[in-house]
Amino acid sequence: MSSKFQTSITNSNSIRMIDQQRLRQCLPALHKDLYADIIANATYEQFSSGEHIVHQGAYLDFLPIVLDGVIKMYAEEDNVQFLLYYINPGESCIMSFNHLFVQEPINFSAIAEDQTLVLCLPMRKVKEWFVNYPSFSKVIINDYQRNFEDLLRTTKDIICFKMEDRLIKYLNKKSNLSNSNMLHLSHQSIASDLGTSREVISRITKKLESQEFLVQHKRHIELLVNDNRMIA
Amino acid sequence: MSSKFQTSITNSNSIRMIDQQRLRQCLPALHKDLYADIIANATYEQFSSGEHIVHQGAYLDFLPIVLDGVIKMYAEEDNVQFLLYYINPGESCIMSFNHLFVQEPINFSAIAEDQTLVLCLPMRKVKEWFVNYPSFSKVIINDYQRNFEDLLRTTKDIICFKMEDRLIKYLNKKSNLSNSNMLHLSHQSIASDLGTSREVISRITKKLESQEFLVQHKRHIELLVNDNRMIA
DNA sequence: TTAAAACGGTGACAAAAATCACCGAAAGAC
DNA sequence: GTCTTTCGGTGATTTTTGTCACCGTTTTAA
Repeated sequence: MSSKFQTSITNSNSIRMIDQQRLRQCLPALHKDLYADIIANATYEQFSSGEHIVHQGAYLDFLPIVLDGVIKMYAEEDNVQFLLYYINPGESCIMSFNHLFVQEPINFSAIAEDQTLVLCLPMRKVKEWFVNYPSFSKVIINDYQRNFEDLLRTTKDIICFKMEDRLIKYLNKKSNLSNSNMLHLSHQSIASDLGTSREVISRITKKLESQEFLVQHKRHIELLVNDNRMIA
Repeated sequence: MSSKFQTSITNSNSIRMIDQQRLRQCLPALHKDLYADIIANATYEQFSSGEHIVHQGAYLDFLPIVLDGVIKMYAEEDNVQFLLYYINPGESCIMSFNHLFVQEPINFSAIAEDQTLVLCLPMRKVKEWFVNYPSFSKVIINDYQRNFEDLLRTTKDIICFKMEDRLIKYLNKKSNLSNSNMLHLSHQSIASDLGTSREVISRITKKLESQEFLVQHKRHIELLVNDNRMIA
């Protein structure tokens, strides 16, 4: 992952102040001294929709925090890849934090779901802040908890529900994420997120269409019912 | 969960010293002042093999750390329950730590796999130590990381491998845990750990027996090959 | 010792999912 | 425009898993 720009460090003061405002919005609970320190040490990365952020097997030396947009975390195994969970603004990618103390290749991948702005905190500093600022370590722990519960939720879904129910849930979640019931998704990408094959998705969407749960248009899916059969 | 005994607090000094030794063995990386503080504030709980420790939906106000034995963590959903991962000596149950800042019912259950001794740290103190002792927060973070990766591993296995492979892996892991290739497991308990039904396990074990991967005796299973087809 | 519960074996069948093999339509590249 | 790629539809088949039904054995509890 290359540093694309570091405007916040080299730019005019006004830009910096805007950044600090945004930072405070995204991470409101930090100690007041910490914001300036973060801005002085962090870099920014902008990713366009669909762009890869990190790949399984890579080594990380920074902690990413989403400022704007959404990051999709997914795992790969045996040529099958599947969605784990999303990272929203104000949340850090905790699986990277994992590697603060132990330098190991990561066992997941990340992709920008939308246009996404990421704050990258250098590990050296993260270590320092984690020890010196309880407000910072609380944020980290919070993110750990959230990620953990998301992953647990995903695991439960996979083991307990059949593909049809998982698809419904998936579509509803996508709809909530984008705040729209018009979803620009290909059957292939859905299949990949759910760890199955395109044919399976095509068949189920057809069935759901006949049940008037959704309508399939040219290159997108329109949800008709947003909470029906939505489990949790 | 009721307090069964608190010997370390009320007992003679010698017992206390033994406990401190054991504590140092299990958690070697803590700040030296912390051991006495922990012993002064913790309670102990002894669980016999198979005994329930906590149940999904309960509220916790302590952080359990395994001193001896093994705790099995599992999830329940729709009458299906399945194994998430194990907690070994020196490790804390991080999903409980989750509830330090947010008081919510837990969404998992725990059971003593063997005779198990658990150190229970009161949440009030955990909060304090977490802020004041970086060595303590490092342990917490480490446990988070380990649990997270275990869960991720479990998730990947469920989505990528069919039951036969998961069973082989499960048996191998059990064998490693108990340091024996004689496994005292009923088909029912295996089925429950893997989130499937007994018949499925019976069928697969029969198949594996014909492949000379294992031999089934009266109430236990003997593994013949310990690393064959063992994935990761 | 007797009754009840747990255990495991197995056939038959149903449901769910994966896989293969096509096909035409639409979108994007050039 | 034309060519190529992606997309989606669909039948046929197999594999995998889940479910039901029933039975005899072993273990446990009363």
